[in-house]
Amino acid sequence: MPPKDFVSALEVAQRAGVSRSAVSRTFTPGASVSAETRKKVTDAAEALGYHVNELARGLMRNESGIVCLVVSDVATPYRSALLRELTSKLQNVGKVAMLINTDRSDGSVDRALSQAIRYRADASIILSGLPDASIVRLCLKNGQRLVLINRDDEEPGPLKINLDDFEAGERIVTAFARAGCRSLAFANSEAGTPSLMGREHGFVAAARKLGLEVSVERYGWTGYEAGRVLAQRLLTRTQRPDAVFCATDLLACGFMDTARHQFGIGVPQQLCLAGFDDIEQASWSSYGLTTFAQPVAEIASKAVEWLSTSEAADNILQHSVRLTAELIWRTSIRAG
Amino acid sequence: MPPKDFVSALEVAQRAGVSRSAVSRTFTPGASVSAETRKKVTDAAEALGYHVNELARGLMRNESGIVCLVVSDVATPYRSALLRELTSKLQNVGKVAMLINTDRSDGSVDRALSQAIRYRADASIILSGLPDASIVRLCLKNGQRLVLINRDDEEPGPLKINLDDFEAGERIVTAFARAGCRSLAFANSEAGTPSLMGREHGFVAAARKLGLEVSVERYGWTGYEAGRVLAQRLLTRTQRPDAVFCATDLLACGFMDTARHQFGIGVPQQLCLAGFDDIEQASWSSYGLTTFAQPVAEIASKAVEWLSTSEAADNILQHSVRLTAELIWRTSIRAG
DNA sequence: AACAATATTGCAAGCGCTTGCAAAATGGGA
DNA sequence: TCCCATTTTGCAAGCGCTTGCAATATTGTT
Repeated sequence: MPPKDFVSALEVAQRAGVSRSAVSRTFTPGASVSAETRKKVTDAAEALGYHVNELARGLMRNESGIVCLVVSDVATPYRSALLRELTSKLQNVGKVAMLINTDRSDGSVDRALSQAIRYRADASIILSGLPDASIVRLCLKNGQRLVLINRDDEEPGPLKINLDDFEAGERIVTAFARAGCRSLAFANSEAGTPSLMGREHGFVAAARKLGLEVSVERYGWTGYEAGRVLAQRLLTRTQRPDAVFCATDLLACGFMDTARHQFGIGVPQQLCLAGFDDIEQASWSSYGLTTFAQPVAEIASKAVEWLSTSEAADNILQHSVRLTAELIWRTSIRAG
Repeated sequence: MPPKDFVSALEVAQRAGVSRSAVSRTFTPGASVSAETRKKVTDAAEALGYHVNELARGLMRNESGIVCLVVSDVATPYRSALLRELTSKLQNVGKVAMLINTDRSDGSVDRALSQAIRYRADASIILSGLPDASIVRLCLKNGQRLVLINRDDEEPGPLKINLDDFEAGERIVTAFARAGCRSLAFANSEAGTPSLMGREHGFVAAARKLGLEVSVERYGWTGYEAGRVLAQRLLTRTQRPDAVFCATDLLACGFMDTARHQFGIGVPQQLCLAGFDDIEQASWSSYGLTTFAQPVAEIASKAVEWLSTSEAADNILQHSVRLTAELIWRTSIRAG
């Protein structure tokens, strides 16, 4: 491999005519160094092109500054938006993000976490999948913080950030009912994650309570293509629904496109549609999708805030936060 | 901070009744250890929950296994797709991605690279922005590989991966001409990056050569909103273009939506449109955008391939690769 | 059975850094 | 001017790992 030859603190010390400790202290916020020494050191460092070796520092301090982001489907609008917020906020508090892609086979979340341990990450944030309980314990035992976003695990220890999925499902039923819809459907993927199922359950429960007809259709992965297939299935039924709630915006886009372009169904005139996530495309004028906004910025804030809180305050802090998804009105549901 | 207490190789060694070196070698591929010792070690490691400390290993080996990805606008479809490919391919060769978000102020690319140096990254891949020449030299001097994607820098040393932007601009003119378009326009952002400008120049040059009318309009950042504004400007001209090439797909989507929904212009009947990137949305049936596909998978392959090649072969290898963007025909250009 | 060739092992040094401790320098009263 | 309280400084130990070297164990050959 490359012939790395980085300049070390020793070399800086020699050039500056001070001890290596002085160099170290100069680059340690809050350490005691006279202005004069500091100047000598920074000058020498500048001249030599010195950069603290965070590997060595992490080794000593037992704190690498690394936070692992465990994620699949990175290229998806919602995921990448969350990623943007997280990386940016992490950088603001002086941490750096290590991105682990779990698109591949099963058990990849566990592999990711073991990677996090090997790099002595200060924390891991899990956006996709669910780690095995044993590895969670291992992380926690090693003092590694864990946050689960929309994961809904029961294991105590990690910070769990969730949305009010069930309530969102309920709320949208009200909106559909107000628009005069009588026959509802929920278009879901087969992923079966708690957040998806929460939306479904809330939706179905509320519809039943109002005495509206309601059915559920599930297919594939949570993307545009699945939305097309689901539309295919739901819109060819003898009794076609007049309102469908799609588990995600991506699904909703596929659904809407198929309804309009393939079946010639007017949205929202003949069919009301709603989604979840509020991805950028939902606001594009081809869609104007009424949807629930995931508060990505707030999610990210909560996560990094928790990571940077001291161990002492840890017990006081609640380990579970529930945020509410705001309903964004656009034009895919008729006015009441 | 957390009371980390990871188990060390020493503890494993003691439990296994071998030397610490044996433990180290067990976890070093290709090292000499008998099957018997290896078993004792792995058992002990398993029982204790031992994980190699990559920080310490990186310190010794002078090779951290970290590759920095320097990127802005992570949440954009094209960028996140590239990210997906890169992270996944890096993991395949045993590297791990450190993601640095440069959305913020100026000079952030330089800050990112200095971060990369501090973590002794084996390499950095730059997807956005352009680093200062001095810091590039610093990276190279320290044996850190550098790859620039669509950056077009002149500095020797880094691997430069580029597309045939100019030729793409030319090719699309031919397509427009064949569709009977006579008055062309290029819708660009004000970013002015070489790849964007390449497309523009190729387009303008080819149009002139064919004696077609051609104009250029530039506005804002390379996103959906800019596309709307550009449409606003171009479509209210007294002599409205009948074909426009948008610098990116995101722009094109905004442009198309505005043309259709706000101006009631038929695409492709009254207006032919093309984009660049082939983001997922381009294939959605609301758009059916004819566009040039960035070979993201191939770009990622070339990048990580180069990173894992030996220093010796380095000189032989070319430091610049040019890939071609494939024209994907959909329905936003009339049939010839 | 004896020996050379090969494989495995442990020792110890060292990667670049931080930090407790004690010595040296500095400053402020009296 | 001298003494004590306060910074500032350097020393040296140690973080968890790898690896060259020499010693020991294993194997194959005749």
